[in-house]
Amino acid sequence: MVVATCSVAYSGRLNAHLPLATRLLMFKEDGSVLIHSDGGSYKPLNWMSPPCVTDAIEVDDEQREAGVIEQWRVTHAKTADILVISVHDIHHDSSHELGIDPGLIKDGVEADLQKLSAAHIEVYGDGFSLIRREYFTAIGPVDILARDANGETVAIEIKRRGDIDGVEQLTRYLDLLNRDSTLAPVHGIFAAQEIKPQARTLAEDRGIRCVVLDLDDLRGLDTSQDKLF
Amino acid sequence: MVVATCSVAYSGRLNAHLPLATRLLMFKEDGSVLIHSDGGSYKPLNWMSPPCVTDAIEVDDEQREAGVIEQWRVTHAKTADILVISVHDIHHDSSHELGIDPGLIKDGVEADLQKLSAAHIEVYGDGFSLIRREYFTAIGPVDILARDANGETVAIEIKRRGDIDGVEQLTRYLDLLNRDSTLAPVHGIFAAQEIKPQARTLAEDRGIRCVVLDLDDLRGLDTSQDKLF
DNA sequence: GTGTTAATTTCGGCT
DNA sequence: AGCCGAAGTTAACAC
Repeated sequence: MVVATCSVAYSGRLNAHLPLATRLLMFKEDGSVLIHSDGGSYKPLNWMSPPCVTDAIEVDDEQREAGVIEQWRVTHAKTADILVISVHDIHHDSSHELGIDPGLIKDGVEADLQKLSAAHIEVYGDGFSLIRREYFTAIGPVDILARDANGETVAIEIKRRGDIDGVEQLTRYLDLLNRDSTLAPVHGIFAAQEIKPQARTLAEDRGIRCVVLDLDDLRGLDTSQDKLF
Repeated sequence: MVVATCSVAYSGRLNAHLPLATRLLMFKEDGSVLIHSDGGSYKPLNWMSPPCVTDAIEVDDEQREAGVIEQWRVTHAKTADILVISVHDIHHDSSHELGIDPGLIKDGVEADLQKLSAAHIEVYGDGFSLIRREYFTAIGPVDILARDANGETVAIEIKRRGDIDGVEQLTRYLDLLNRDSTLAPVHGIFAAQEIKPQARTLAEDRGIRCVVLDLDDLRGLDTSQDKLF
């Protein structure tokens, strides 16, 4: 963990350069390096992903006159990526043993939306029944396949954020499924926590119904059901 | 900048939890917080984006018995996102003034691919000539519009990574352009540094030719041309 | 400000 | 190991 005034050059999938300024350099146990400024977001200004190694390289006279006191080269072990840090001043330098991390536990992503709404298939309409989740086709799995009140098939595509991409994906599934005479006619439902206006317009143009899912509501249904049993 | 043994809970767009372990906490000038482990990539295990504020909250008896000596709550200023850090032990605590950062200068992204390949339009085929870059349509700009050896129009979509999305995008452009009788028939070329097999299949199914671009080759053409003049 | 697209995307799951 | 899709994506840029 080093705080230093430095400039940085990167060459790899692209070339990039950071002018002289004071920054925080993080050297992780796995060899990776992160160069952070005091703002922006969680993304570093520049970095090197593991596996990689850092070594000190000779500072030539010209650079020494320019104020460079040390120069570190970080090279990626597999690709040709190179990161060179030219250090002008070191303000802080400390090292800490962190140990392995147990990792992050998540809850509430697309998979949860799919499970919850499959368990409460009636949110898509009265009389709906589940055929199956992850119905596999030649071009990928349909999130949910259901039967509506009239006994007709409905393909449901679930997204956290409903974008045009999702509508295109569902359209491809519908094209394919409607060629299967045992399923046709297959209707489409585009479900998401949030649906972009443009995606909604495209979907409705294609006769696809849009449903906005509310995670809390779905969980609420779970709770009320729990109380019944 | 704090190194501490802590556990973290996040509630916002999803819920997430980090079990007790030693980690590096970065508190940036803009209020944002990053929680890093000693591995992984540049992405923190957990974080809070600006604008947000950190304040200390009361540690109740139960938590104190569990070993919590301090508890920090980071709340987002606009959304309802909350991050709670329960600190069990502080190993390091220091603060550094970094000042503003001049920012990163990049070179070699999609825009460069577009410029370079427009300058060497012959990479798309013998007898090709450039009509224009960024040809604007009602649904967005076509990366390159060119004329082939037969004098027919060609729309070229350029990506760094050629994915299905890009093929869909080019398809929409072609649909539109082919309705223009002064341009039709318009052919399509999907160009990228790397083309995914699925994208290639879809493109070729739709009569779109795929071209793999090599940035070094394109630069090489530049160099050899420089030598000629 | 809103929407669209790129990203040195990263990350996880599955084949 | 490679391919595909999601992400608390984030970030830049156009309208």
